[in-house]
Amino acid sequence: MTTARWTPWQPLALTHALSAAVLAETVDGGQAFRWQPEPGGTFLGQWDRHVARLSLDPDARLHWSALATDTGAALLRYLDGNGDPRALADTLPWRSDAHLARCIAAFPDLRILRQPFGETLLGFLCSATKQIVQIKQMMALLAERHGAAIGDAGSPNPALLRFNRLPTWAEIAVIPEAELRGCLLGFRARYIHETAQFIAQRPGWLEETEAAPYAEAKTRLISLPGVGEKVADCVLLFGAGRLEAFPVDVWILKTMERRYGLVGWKPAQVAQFGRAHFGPLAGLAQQYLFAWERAEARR
DNA sequence: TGACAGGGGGTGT
DNA sequence: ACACCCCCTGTC
Repeated sequence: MTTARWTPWQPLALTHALSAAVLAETVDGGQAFRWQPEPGGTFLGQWDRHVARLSLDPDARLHWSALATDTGAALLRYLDGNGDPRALADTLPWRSDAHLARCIAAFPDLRILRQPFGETLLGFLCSATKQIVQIKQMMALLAERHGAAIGDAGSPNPALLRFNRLPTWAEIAVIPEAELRGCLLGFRARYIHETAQFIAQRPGWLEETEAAPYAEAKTRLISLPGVGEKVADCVLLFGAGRLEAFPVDVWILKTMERRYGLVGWKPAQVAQFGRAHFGPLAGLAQQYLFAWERAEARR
C-alpha cells in the first residue's frame, strides 16, 4: 500500500523574508478564497490541481510542502507572478504620499497573487455583498460537491484523492441552478449559471479575455452577467497580473474618503483618482491601503 | 444556549 | 433608488 504523503518542507526562493501578518494578508486577505489558517501558523491552500502548505521558519523565510512534486514551480508562479514586490512598491508614489508610505512600511513584500484566471472569476462572482469567510464557504462547497478529485486511481499519491479542485466552467455549465443555490450562492447562483452558459458556448473566450489588453479584457468581462466594474478589476488584478486594475469597493471608498479627503465621491470618480494618483501599479497600491484598513479594523 | 435583528468587499433594472 | 438571497455576527 502506498502511503499518503506531503513533500518535505522546502524553502521557496522569494527575494525577501515575510512576516506572519504579510503572509496572512497575502493568501487570506481577500485576493484568494481557498486558503485556511491551521494551528501552528501554517496555511493550507488550493488552486488549480495543486494543494500546498505554507509556513514561516524562525528567520521568516517562507517554506512549502505539497502533495505533488511539481507544485513548487506552480507555487512560485502563483505567489511571485509579478516579481520582486519591494521593487514594485518602490515605483509607487510613496515619496509624495505619507499614508501610502506608512502602509508599505507596515506590510513590506505584500504580493499580488497570480491565480488561475477562471477560478478567480468564479471567486469574485461569489463576492457580491459577502465577506471573506462566506466566500470561502461557497468555494469549499463548490469544490466538495461539484469539483473533480485531484489525482486518480493511479496517482502516485493517494492523499491527493482527498482534495477536490474547483469545478471548471464547462462543469458548472451543466449544474442545475438549484444545486448551485445549495452551495450558499443565493442570488449569485443565477449569475454563475448564466456566465457558465456564456463561456461554454464560446470555446477559447476565457483564454482570449485573459490575454487581451487591459481595457478590452475588462470590457469583455463586464459583458458577463454578474460582472461589473469592481468584479472585473478584481479578476484582472488577482487572476491576470494586471496591476493597473484598481477595484473600487465600499472599503476603498471609505479609505479614500478618510485618508485622501474624497468625501462624497462616487466609485467611478474614485477609480479615476486612483489611476491618476497611484499610476500604472494602482492595484498594488490598493492592496496596501486595504491591508492597512483591515489591520486597523482588528484593533 | 438560543432566538433575533442587522448588515454585508455588488450588479442589474 | 431598490431588489436580489441568506449566512454571519453581535446581542439580548
